Amino acid sequence: MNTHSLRIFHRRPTIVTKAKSNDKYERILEAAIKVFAEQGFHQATISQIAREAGVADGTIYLYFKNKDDIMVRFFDQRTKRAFSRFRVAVDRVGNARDKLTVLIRTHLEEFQLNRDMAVVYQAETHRNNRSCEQQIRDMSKMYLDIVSEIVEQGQQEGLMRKDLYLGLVKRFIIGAVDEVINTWLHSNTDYDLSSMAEPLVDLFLRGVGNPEEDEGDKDA
Amino acid sequence: MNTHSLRIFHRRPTIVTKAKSNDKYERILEAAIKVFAEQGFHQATISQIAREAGVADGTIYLYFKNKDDIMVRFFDQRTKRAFSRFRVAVDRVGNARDKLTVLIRTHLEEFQLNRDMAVVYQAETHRNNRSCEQQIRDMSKMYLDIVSEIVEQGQQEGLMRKDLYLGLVKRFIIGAVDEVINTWLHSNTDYDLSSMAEPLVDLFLRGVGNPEEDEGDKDA
Amino acid sequence: MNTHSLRIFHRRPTIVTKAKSNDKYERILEAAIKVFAEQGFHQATISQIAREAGVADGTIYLYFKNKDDIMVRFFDQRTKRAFSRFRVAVDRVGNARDKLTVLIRTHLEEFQLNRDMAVVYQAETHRNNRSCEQQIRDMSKMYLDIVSEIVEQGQQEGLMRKDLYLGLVKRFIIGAVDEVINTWLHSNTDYDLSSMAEPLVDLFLRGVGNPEEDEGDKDA
Amino acid sequence: MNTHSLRIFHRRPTIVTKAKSNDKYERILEAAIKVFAEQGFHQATISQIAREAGVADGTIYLYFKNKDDIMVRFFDQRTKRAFSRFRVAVDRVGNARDKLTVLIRTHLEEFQLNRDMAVVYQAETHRNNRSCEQQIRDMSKMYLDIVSEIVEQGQQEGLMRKDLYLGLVKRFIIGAVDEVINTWLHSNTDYDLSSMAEPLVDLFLRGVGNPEEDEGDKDA
DNA sequence: AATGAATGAGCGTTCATTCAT
DNA sequence: GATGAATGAACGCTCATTCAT
Repeated sequence: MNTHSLRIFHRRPTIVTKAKSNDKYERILEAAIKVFAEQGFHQATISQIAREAGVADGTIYLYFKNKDDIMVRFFDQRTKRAFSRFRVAVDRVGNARDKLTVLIRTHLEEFQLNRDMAVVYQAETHRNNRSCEQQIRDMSKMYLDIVSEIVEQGQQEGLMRKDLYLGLVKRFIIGAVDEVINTWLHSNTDYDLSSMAEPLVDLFLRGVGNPEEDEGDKDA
Repeated sequence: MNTHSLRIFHRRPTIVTKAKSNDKYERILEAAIKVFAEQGFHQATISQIAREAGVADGTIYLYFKNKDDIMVRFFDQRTKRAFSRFRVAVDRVGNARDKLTVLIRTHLEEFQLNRDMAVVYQAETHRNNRSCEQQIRDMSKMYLDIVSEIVEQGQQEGLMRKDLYLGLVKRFIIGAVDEVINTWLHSNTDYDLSSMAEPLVDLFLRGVGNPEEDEGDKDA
Repeated sequence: MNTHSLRIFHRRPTIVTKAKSNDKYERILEAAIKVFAEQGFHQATISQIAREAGVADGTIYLYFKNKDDIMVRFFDQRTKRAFSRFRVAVDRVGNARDKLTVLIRTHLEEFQLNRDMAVVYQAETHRNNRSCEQQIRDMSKMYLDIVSEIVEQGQQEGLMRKDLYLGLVKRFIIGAVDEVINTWLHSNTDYDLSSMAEPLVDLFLRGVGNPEEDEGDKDA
Repeated sequence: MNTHSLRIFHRRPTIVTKAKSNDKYERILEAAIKVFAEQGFHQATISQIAREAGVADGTIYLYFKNKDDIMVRFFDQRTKRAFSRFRVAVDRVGNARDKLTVLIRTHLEEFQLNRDMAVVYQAETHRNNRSCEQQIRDMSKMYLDIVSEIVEQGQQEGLMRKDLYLGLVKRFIIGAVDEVINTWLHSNTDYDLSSMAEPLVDLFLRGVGNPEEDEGDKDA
């Protein structure tokens, strides 16, 4: 799959399946993510990325159309790869609660493991970015679809309320997870991010409200 | 207050209370926010901002130290102004549930009313931004302090559970609100954002879980 | 004389003889020399000069055509004034040796007393400066004329050799004096410059050669 | 040696020994000196230099850190090269008089041959120039050391008087030479500069005084 | 006369991209 | 394929000069 998408960038349409070239492609992408994370997309220069990857500036243009394209490929491959792992992880467990827990734990683990990816992801998904717009939309959809499925299953299993506005629930969940990651990224202490999964799920399911309390005021 | 902070940008500190000069400062800031929202900070050029504000390029430097400084002032004044309105609104109502509802509704209203501000705010708070770091931290704290107070009051009033990890609850709430705003910003349809306040509060308090359900599995 | 030359700069040809305006003109010129000395002509800004003079930027243009013109007036008035003092001083003494000594001592004294003027003078006379070219030429001529007279008188008096190439002698003298001033300007210690007058005159008259020595080799 | 100093300007330190790159560095430096001579350092623009050198504006920054750096390299290489030639020339002859004559003739020849260098040198050594200060000081010292040696040797050989204040003698000599060059630079006629060497040495050694004259008045 | 806010031309510098080797 | 020197468009910023008040 990489090979396929790689091919279209070579000026001369040569099939490049050799491990060596693939390596260089990956090295550049890896380097780019690191530099983007450190400097931000605009501050990052092709020269920095090339130096980090151990290649010449010009070499980058053999594997990527231009600077924007590096970002596009990052979403196309790295984050998409991460998100498909969520799918796999969720499919491995049965009930809705476990699925939700696994989704969030995998999400946190994946982002904790790839801090640079996390930084870039957070920055790029929160600004108007013409070139990656579709990629981000696609990925967002992947994630939201999983959440939808879980919620629907949860409702069938009786775990979750029926009177939910699904669209809002999705944002409610992803937003909280994002913010937990964002806080972790901007914090100076390096606490364990994935341990937040269970407490978060608890909050999602039970809210902060006291169930003993008469909730009548809500409907009043 | 604006007049005060304006003064420091004049080469020689002259008291400028005339509406005219103040106007120009505000016009430039307004224009900058608009251009930042459309193009992103780095893509935006001083020329674009000047054109949008109807002034010469050089004029901007009579009111702002440099491009970064425009962003700093944006946070220092516009977003801080918005956030202090949250405080006022929250203080006007009595119980914790009302306070939470009012906080979130005001937040959504304010951002809905100032779409450009919202876009810039979202973008800048999610990237490593050396020059505004302190501003963002300050503002984040203002918001989180309000949430903390509400949660603590809610616990005393018996509205909220006692077994809450406050730090996480704050992120849980602000994250969801942020995501709701973010989705609104990136959506093409212009639905009413502030109407999301009550449903969100409901989710915060009750979660998505079904209270009928035996929650024993949670502790298992 | 100042009043006369001042007048031509006023846009509306009003006779300005009031001490007040004259003051302002002088204050600006004084300020400019100070700033030019500290920063160099190009690094100096009109704003700096205005601040130093305690006037508004625009006011400078009521008294000077433009930035270059300040330099022109500096030469026209300040250095010319200094050089005319040399003339007066020289005329006060009788024989060539005394005249030479007095010329050089006055020169050193004048420049020691007006360090800023000295700095600006040194810088501007050693670069191609289109706008002041004529001024510099005129002043150089004034100085060289005095030297010429002294040398000619010295030859008549038998103090000086007859076989001198006058053009070279002038450069020989002015060059050495200039260099002594230049070294003083660039040195960090603030030694007494005018005390160099007599030793210099001694060098000019006797050279560094040993008169005991058979000078035959020179003609060989 | 040039190659060595050249290297440090390349982003990644690559050994550039090819004549081509060296050429470009030299071409830019040459062009810069020409433009500096014509316009002065501040009036000169990078674009003019680039055009004169036949390269793009950006290319200059592959070889020089910034505009100031061009000036620094000019002193570091061109004038230092010239001054080291003085040393070589002086060392080739034996007695003090010959050494002095050779020093001054070489000096005049070198500056006559490199008029642009001479113009830039005169301008920059007579203004406060932060970036080149050390270079100028170093070079000045080189020159003054040679003069010192010659004078000391001259004293031992009996050519020169013993009662000399060496510090002043150095300024006396270098000042006169400088002024001769300066006059040549500003004159419109292109007379032979180096022919001034012998007459100057004669003035240095014998002064303008008439040795027949009773010098008693000097001490009186 | 005096002011100083406003102007906008102009410059140094950066950096994504190209292309000859 | 790989290189990296070369390019030149583009941008942030400065500052001499103007002019309405």
